[in-house]
Parts: sequence; structure tokens; C-alpha cells
Amino acid sequence: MPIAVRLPDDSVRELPDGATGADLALAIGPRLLDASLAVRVDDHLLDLNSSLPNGARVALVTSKDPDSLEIIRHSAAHLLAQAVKRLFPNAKVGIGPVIEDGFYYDFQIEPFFTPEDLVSIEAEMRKVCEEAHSVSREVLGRDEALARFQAMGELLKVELISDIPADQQISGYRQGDFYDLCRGPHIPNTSKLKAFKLLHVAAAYWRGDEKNVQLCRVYGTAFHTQKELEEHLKRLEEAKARDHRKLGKELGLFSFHVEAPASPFFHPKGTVVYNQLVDFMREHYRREGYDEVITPQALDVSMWKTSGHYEKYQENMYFTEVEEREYALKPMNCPTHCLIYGAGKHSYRDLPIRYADFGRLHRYERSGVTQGLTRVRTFCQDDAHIYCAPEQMKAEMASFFGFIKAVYDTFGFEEMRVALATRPEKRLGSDEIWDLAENALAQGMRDAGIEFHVSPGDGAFYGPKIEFQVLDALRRPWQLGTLQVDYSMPERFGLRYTRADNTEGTPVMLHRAILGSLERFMGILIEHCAGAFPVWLAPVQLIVLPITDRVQDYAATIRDRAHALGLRVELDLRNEKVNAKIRDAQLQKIPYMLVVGDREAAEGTVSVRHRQKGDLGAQSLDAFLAQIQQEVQTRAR
RNA sequence: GCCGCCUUAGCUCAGUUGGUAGAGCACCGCACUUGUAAUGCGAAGGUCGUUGGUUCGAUUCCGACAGGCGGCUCCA
Repeated sequence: MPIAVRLPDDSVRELPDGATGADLALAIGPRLLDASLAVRVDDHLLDLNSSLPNGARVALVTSKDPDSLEIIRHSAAHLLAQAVKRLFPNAKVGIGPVIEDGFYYDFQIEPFFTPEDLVSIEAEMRKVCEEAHSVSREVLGRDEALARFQAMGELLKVELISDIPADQQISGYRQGDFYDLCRGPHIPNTSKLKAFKLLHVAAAYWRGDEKNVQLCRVYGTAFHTQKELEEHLKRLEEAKARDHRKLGKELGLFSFHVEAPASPFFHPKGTVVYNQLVDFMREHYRREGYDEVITPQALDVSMWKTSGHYEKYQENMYFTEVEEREYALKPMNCPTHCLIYGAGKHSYRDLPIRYADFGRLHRYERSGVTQGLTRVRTFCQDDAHIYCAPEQMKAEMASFFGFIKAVYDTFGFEEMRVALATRPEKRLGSDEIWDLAENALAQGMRDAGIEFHVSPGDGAFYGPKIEFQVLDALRRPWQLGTLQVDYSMPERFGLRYTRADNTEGTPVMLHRAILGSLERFMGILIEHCAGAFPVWLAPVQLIVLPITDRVQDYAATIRDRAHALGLRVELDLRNEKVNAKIRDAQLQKIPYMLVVGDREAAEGTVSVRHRQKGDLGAQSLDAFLAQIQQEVQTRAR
């Protein structure tokens, strides 16, 4: 009985019973067979050698298919494991999944692999490819699978098998001397892998639990062609060149010191950027109806007990004792805002009340987790708390969505990903309250037409969060903003407002930030723009480069006029050639260089050079100043 | 916190059978007066992260600690 399958172009093809994807490919043409990596049957990806069910919709998966990259990466992970087992027979295999941009495989081995080991493992991988092993799948019974991996001594795999749900099929893959537990699908032959590279080795806890043993994780990546692989490696280099820690040093923005680990010291230039960001947010706050407040740094632990931080957040807090009284440095501003709210009596007419705070926060982060500006122990959020009546929440959320979009647009973060982070294990408040809060956020997003995914268990201890993620210039995702609903803290602080009918109500509290932390945002922004800040943020916006001593006075006049307009301007009077001055200004990523010599001094002009556009020719000083001022005022990108 | 790696001049880095160190750039001085990404010459600059140990002798070998990097876990 022949079978019939439907191809993507809607044509129907008859094949003998039991025909596989490979048979189909061959029937269409030998070149297609050669190009095929797997087969898609009714939305499921299967091995090329799987037999096709009658009546199915079938598509051959070649390198053009977006899912094919995942298949070759997964197969590359198996290839890695095979090479490791050959060179290090004692190594036990863990898991080897595909991740963004590549794959990894975990091995239980002592000592861990060295970078030199990686070189020999990669060489062995190439050998396995050349040996052109066919890759075959077999379905295993549960007991059979357990016995087989037990016999192989692969106890981690045994543990995994035990946890596979009873209704799920268990399968194994063989390629030459290597056998692995795997769902698949895989490429049909190891010779199909052409472009891969092992990148680095690191430790990882077995099954992600820090109570478990640490395995040696080998990271690698694979592509269809060597060219794509090389492009990817180039992107990694590019990312390295943009590293904010490197640029921060080169551009004189900030430094770190052993005296205060994981705590940035902002130098004058970094402070300019930092303060510009604060000013920018303040400007928005005035328009959006926020009031700024200033609150203390060290507060009695009794307040942290009221807020719940003492109970749920203690391990991240700094404590100090003075006159037998215990204080904690604030890790968050919210409780202090509750004290301000509670200092007066509020009518429904006063709500919403929006308190913004650029207060310094301290959070004790475990020593291995800090990183540059993106994870520090002291930082400042563009933090605000909105106290409103329950019926005002929807409007507050809607206006916040508009606010956050406007801010991200300014920086060129045009793509936003949104997640709803739901109740964590460590939390305050009843399940009813959490239901209410989670539903409020979800509904608010639906009303605003915002698409989101759910991130279970990632909420704050006092309430669920909406997390706003942006993609930077290299399309790397970063979490920046957040919006959180909190029914607990107003209750714990006994906050009230008087309703129109003269009854007392408890306000809802919204915690929200847009940039996240200024430190972290600055790090991300540096990498986003590769250190070339937009003019409004640039620590030095223009530099005057006199060619000879004869025009020093003219150059100084230009500097003074720019200065009088509030521009951040420098004058390079060093005894250097103009080429050297330009080079240094370029390296400092100063947006505008004004080259002036005898000609410009005589005509009252400036020769403008832009850091990206190059030499723009001579123009009148007035025209140039008007243009740069315009750029600053509009916060042009 | 855990695993691995790293720490030499302001910066970027050299430095092997263990004998107290070198380059480029920057800084300082002198000359040059310069037209869109590095002018030349000279001088100066280091208890080799800290601290124990081994050794006649440690930047080098071993340990502890600190800081950093790559990850894991956690997270703004």
C-alpha cells in the first residue's frame, strides 16, 4: 500500500509504504537529499530517516529552514560528547542542549578541561566528522534505557531517564562508537557538520541546583557554513570591543577600586552622563505628574520588619549598629515613601500620588555575581512609587506604558519585549492578593494591547512584576524597566485614603522604574552606542583644534562662545599636529571637532569634522552653534 | 557563595632550567608651528596584588587572603 504525503507547494506525492524523509528527498532529486538535514511532518521535526505517515504534510528541512540551525547545533553537541568520550573515557555525560548562538555539553570530570584540552577535543570532533558516521535513532523501553545507561556507567543519564514522564517516548541515538540519550532530531550523518568551534569552558551545577555537583560545561557554536561561523566570531569580537568596562576605562568614565568592591566611582566625564540621564528623567517627571522626594540612607530595622524586607530580603542588606540601635542601608526606596505617604491624611482627590526618588541604594550581592556596571552593590534607580485608588490603576498603567516607550525611543531602543513575572516562592501576602495583583497587571497589558509572555516565579517578594526588555544595537536583550503592583506594603504600613463616601480605603502601590538602575543603564547604553554617546549625553560635545599658535585666541573665542551656550566644550592647545589632535578626539568619541587655522580665523568660520561623518567643510561659527544646540535640545540620536 | 582562570609602570602587554625587571603609548622637558586618525629627541616612572612558606636567594615554586575575568546559582 503506497502512502501519499502533501508537500509545502500543496502537491501530493505517492511513496512506497515505510518511505522515509530521505526517500522522499531522493525521489525529488539527489541534490535535495544531499541538502536535507531533517524532515518536518505536521509541525514536528523528525530525523531524515524517519518513515513518513500516510496523509501527512511533509517538508524537507535544509539549511534554509530557520529550525535547521538548532538541529546542527544539537548534533554538534553530540559530536562534542563523542570526541570527549574518546579522549577522556572517564568523563560522564550530563546534558547538551542548544542555546542562543550555540550549544554546550556538561561533563562530569576531574580535573576540568583546560583550554588546551578544548583544542584537542575540537580536533577529534573534526576527525569524527571525516569518518562520516551515520546517525541512527532507536526507541527504548524505560527499563531497557535504564539498564543500558546503567551498564555504560552514565549515572547522570540514568537520573534523567528516571525523571522522564511515563507517557513520553524514550529514544537513543548512535553515531559510530557513541550512544546518547536524546529526543532528537539529528542530522543523518556526522559529515554534515562543517562549521563549528568550541569557545570556552566553565562550571555549572548539575541540573542548575547549587546543592548539586558542578560539572564541566564546554560551550561551542555551529553554523551551516564557515563564512557564517566567522561572521559570528566577528560579532563576538565586536561585542568585546564595545564592552563597557573597557570603554569606561578608555573614555575616562568610571573606575573600580578594591576599597569598595563592585561599587563604581564615576569620574567627571561619567558623572556628566549620569547626571544627564537624571535630568532627562526629571524633565519627564514634571510632565507626567511625579513629585521628587529625598529619603534617608540608613533606617532602623523596625521599618524593614514592617516592610517585610527584614524577613525576605535580609541576606542582600547591609546592617550597622550605632548607640545600640540597629540600622540597615536601604536596598529599595519603597518603605521610605510609605512613611512619607503616611505622614499626612489623604483624600481620594489627592490620588494618585507619585513619589520619585533618585536615592542611593545598597544591596549586598554575593561575591561571584557582580559585573561591571551591570551588577553592582551600590546604585541608583529611576525609582518611583505611585499610590492610587484601585479604580485608577488601569489609567496609571496605560500612561506608564506610554512613558516607558517615549524614553526607550529616545535612546533608539525601539524593540521591547515584555514579561509578566508571577509569584515567587519567597513572598508576602495571601494567594488571593497575588491573584488580584497578577490579574491586574495582565489585564492592564491586554487593555493597552501589549503582547507579553509569562515568567513564572520571577516576581518580587511583595508583588508580581511586568519586566520590560530592550534589544541593543547588537540585538542583545537587556531587562531595564519594571512595573509592579503591590497590595501588601500599603497594608503593612497602614496607609489610608478617604473615599468620596467618607469611608477609608487602602491605596494600591505601583513600583516602577524605566531605566532600571542608572549604573546598569549606563553600562548598557555604552555598549549600545559603542561609547559614541548622542550629543546631548556626550561628556565632551565639541572640541576646538587650533592648527597653529597664531590662532589660539580665535580658538579660545570659539570655546568661550560654546561655553556660554551651555555646551560642553574643550580646547586642545597641545603642541601637536592637527592629525594627532584629531586622532585623540576620535578615540575619545567626541561628536564634533572644530579645526581652525589662519583661514578660519580670517573668515570667522570653523571647519567641522564629525566623528562618524568625517570632514564636513567650513561653515560660519553661528550656523554651527545653532545646529549643535538644536541637536542637544531635541536629544537627537 | 561555588568551579576554573587571571593580577608585572598611568594604560596595553613582554619576561622558563629561581639570581630583585623590559617595550609601546600616555605623563614631564626640549626642538618643530603644523590643514582632517600618531613630528622627532630626551628624561622620569615598578617593595612584579597582599601575606605566609620552601630556598643561600622568589616576579618565577607551594599555601592563604583580596580584587578581577568566564560561567553556574542569584539579580536592577
